[in-house]
Amino acid sequence: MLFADVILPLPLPQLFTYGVPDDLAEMAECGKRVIIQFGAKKIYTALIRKLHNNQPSGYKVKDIISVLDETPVVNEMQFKFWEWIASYYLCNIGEVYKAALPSGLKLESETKILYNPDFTEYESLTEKEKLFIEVIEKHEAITIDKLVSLSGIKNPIKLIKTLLDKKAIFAEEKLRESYKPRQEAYLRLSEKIHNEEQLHLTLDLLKKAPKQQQILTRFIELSGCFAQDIAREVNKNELPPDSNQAVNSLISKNILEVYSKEISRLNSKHCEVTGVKTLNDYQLKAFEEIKQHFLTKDVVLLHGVTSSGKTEVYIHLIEEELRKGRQVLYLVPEIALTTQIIVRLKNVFGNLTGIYHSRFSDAERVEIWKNIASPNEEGSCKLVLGVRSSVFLPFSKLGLIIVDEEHENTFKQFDPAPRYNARDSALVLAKLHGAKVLMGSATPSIESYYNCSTEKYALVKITQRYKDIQMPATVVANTREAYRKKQMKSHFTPLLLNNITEALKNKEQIILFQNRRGFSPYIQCEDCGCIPHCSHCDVSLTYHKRLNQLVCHYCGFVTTEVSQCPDCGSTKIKTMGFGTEKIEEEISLLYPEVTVARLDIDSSRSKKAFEQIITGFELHNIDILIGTQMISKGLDFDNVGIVGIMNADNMLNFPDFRAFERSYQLIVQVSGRAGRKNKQGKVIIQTSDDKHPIIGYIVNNDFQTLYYTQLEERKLFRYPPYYRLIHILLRHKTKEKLDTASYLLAENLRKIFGNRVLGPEYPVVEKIQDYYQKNIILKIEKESSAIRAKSLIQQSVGHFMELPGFKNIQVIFDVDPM
DNA sequence: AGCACGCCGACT
DNA sequence: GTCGGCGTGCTC
Repeated sequence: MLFADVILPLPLPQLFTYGVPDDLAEMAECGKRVIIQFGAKKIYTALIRKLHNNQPSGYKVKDIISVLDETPVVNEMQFKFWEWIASYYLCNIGEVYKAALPSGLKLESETKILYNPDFTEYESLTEKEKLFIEVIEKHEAITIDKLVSLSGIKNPIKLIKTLLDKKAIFAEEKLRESYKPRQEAYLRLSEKIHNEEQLHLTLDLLKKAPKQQQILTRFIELSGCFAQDIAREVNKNELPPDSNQAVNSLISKNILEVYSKEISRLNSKHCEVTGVKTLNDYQLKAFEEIKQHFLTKDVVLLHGVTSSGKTEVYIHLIEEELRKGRQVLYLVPEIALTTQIIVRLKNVFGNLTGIYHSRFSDAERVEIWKNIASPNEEGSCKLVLGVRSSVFLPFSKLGLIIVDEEHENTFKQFDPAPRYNARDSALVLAKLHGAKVLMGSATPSIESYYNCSTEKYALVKITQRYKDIQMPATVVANTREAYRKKQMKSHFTPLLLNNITEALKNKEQIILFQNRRGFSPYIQCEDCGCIPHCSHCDVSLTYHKRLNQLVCHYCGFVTTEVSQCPDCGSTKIKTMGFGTEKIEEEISLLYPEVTVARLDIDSSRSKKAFEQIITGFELHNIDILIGTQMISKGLDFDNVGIVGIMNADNMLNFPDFRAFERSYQLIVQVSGRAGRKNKQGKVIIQTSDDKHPIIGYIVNNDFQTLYYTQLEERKLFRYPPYYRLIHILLRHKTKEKLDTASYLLAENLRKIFGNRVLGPEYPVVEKIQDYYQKNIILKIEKESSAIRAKSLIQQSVGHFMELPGFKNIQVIFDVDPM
């Protein structure tokens, strides 16, 4: 008897053993998908991990229902990769499976409710049941979710049960529709027309139907049959759009035949292949250095300043790798901002390029998957440009992985497990394939930079900009001093305002960066001092003036009660602090003749609105652009004289252990937008503390020192080999409980991590308090604060673990291969 | 994850 | 006395 250990798409730690019936034994193979029943009725698509002959004892095995694949969809290398992800990111293999396979390949059963037409005792039902039955009767088969939304009944399970008992309804498990290849209609001549003579005869017969005659002639032209050229297939869509009726008549007259053919959804358009561009001196130097390093090291970090032409260096490396017949994965943080890269890659590599991201339909993703799984076929993708999830594609012989904008946190998945970082996972994936990794960034992450300093990675630098545009000059404007001297005009220092005025005079554009949306981050009652907070998240509500709403930026809670204090009823409400909306208003007042636009999530909810603002700025129709960090990514402008950082303090004081690093990265990125062809751009950083060391490092572009000091801070949290304990959330109020919890926490952690956890008698409480003061550990005292903390962590670390048996302790890890 | 089983508070 | 809350445990 043959048994199969399968992976289920569920968060369960172990594999499950199913029996393989004799008639499926030949089909069964590791890496193929199977349909199985799990529990009383659920049906899932599982994945065979292992086949063996060991009869399990202690329980009765169920049999596999069917095998779905002809050939395995997952290879051994991928399984190894999944297993690494599961162990490193503390999740179950089933969760990795769920994340890795496109949903088109994972059918899942759904319970559908059907009405029993033979049911007669309708009158014996209660009102609630009658209502329920009516909804069910209207639909042939309805899902429970839909039933809830249509009937408005909150707890349907009980009702369904009683109705099932009364035999008024049936329940049925149905597999949801899965991937179907796209079929298109093609035409061919009927067999009775096998030579030219008969064709002419047929055409003559059609004299009375000129339209049909015309269509048939067109078809003959297109297909090239009876001509010297090689005959080709004709898609029905190639004929004129109004020809449908004529075609149908031709079919019914047995002249034409229709047949369907599977069509790939991947773009089959032929694009202009222009080949690689020649590299300039420093690009070439970087290119040669990278190749040299790859001889001895597996990972190279390319630190190239903004617009230094890194992409062209990548393209040359990709070209070489493809020529060796190996696959290349090009990871980008977000696909939306990479249209130029896609165009560039398609120009060089044509249809070898595949694109993979979540906005593709399921069917398209399945096709990319299948395409990559069979790399030897003609027209298959050898190069994939994709977002983080593309590390899961079924590569078989990767030669190179490029991780562009390596520092970006979008490489990390936060919400559903596996909470993996695609950049770090890519290193492991490369190791499995014996491939090289090139990471690129203008502002490398501290981890990667550190790995270069310890020579784990090699470092290659490009310090000049493409086309020799000068790096911008950075100056600091002290807001506190300007306030004291009463020189401030609303939130602008004289230095910034003078520069804006000057730039406007020179017909230059201006970018103002304020990393906070809305009008003001909080409002306050002038009588009682009350600040409205979100009842769910314990954070102050942000005032949005245009909508006249108070919005919670953590959970999205909205209220329109803005003019009256919720505590004392006073109407004297002050707006405090400032966001992009307020800057926009103030600038419009200061420069009424100037066109101002704002770019943040609120102003660009739709893709169209976003593009409108961007093109408006590119075409110089907008003079001043105010934005949040949205303006820092993927945009290239050519006429920006001034970049103003409105409130650097706001970033530096963000309660995140990566705040300094983030501030540096954001400021460098936004600054990169400054500069015109023959003129140096200028960056003005407004801060209340111009002696802040980090500001100093940023102004002098001394990121080495910045990173070094940050590293010293972070070393505290390094637990070899991999796990760094960053946050401990303790929701206990009393000291005794906190102590007990800390002790138990330590004991529990030791069970998982062994002696990597600090010693048994270690003063957890003191340590926590120490870290807490440094804003690195969050201590949670109120349940409502937990949501806020979660949100903060998601932005910084994003790796949670609930300790079994300890509901009020949550441990958050940051896992990175430092 | 789903689902069943089981044990205590607020309603006919 | 029941309905319904969610805590616990199991699924090959």
